[in-house]
Amino acid sequence: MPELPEVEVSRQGIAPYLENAQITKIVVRNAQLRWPVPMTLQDAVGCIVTSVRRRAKYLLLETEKGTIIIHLGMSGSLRVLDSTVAVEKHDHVDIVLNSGKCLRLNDPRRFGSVLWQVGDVLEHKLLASLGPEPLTDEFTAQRLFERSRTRKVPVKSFLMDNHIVVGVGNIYANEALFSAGISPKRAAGQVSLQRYKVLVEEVKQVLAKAIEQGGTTLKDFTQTDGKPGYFVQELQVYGKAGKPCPKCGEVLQAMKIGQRNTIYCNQCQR
DNA sequence: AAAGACACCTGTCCGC
DNA sequence: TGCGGACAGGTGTCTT
Repeated sequence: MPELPEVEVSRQGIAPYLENAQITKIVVRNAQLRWPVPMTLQDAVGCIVTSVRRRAKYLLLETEKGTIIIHLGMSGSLRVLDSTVAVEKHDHVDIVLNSGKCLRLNDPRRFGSVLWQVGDVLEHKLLASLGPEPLTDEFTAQRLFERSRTRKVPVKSFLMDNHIVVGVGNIYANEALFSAGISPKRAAGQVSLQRYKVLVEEVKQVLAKAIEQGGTTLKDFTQTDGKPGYFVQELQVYGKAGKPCPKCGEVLQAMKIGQRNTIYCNQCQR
């Protein structure tokens, strides 16, 4: 489900309830997520959440003792509820707060994770070698250009590589490449600096706009208040294979790149 | 080192 | 209606 905008929307939704609240209990109903939920997660009980940050698609609930790392995988979602609200199917983890509220993770496919890290959270194995955040000045065309010179992978796969830049998943990779007029099939090393400049701007724009709109709801993503994300209305190509290109009217094509569905206009994207 | 396949798991949708 | 198969927003790991 969630790409960076959906994770950021989740962060913004939960932060006001979590920051400065004390964790009074953690209930793990199913520890078998992408990685087993560690027993040490219970060390967070009694701690006060000092901040709720995001790195890539990881949510970081920081306390004075350590950090709870949450990833939503493909199908995870977070709600803030009164802790008395009845549990539903796939509600795997509750982080109960002294306010009577509770942060509840629901994840049907269980590709998500909940981990506990003591010390500098950015040194966690999963976070240590990530590329720059796309919405910062560290994400530049120059960087893409330099790191791509020897690369033969399709530029779409390159853009989705977390070592290059984080947070660009399948929906927004398709959208940004369409907006930039770059063929997703083109070898990353065959894209000019000038065109990477356009691509970087389009990535920033599509992600920023999606965050503003509350993310993209395809099936089941909801904001933490239960509302859908409205960016789905803005999608140009994702999920629109066979339909006319919004720019030129040609039929949009579909193919697999790196096992992922890829939609593009053969006319507008070169 | 780089590219591609595969794995994890459940729900949904489509064709027969 | 039921069943089999394909597919889905992610990403670490294994194989070439």
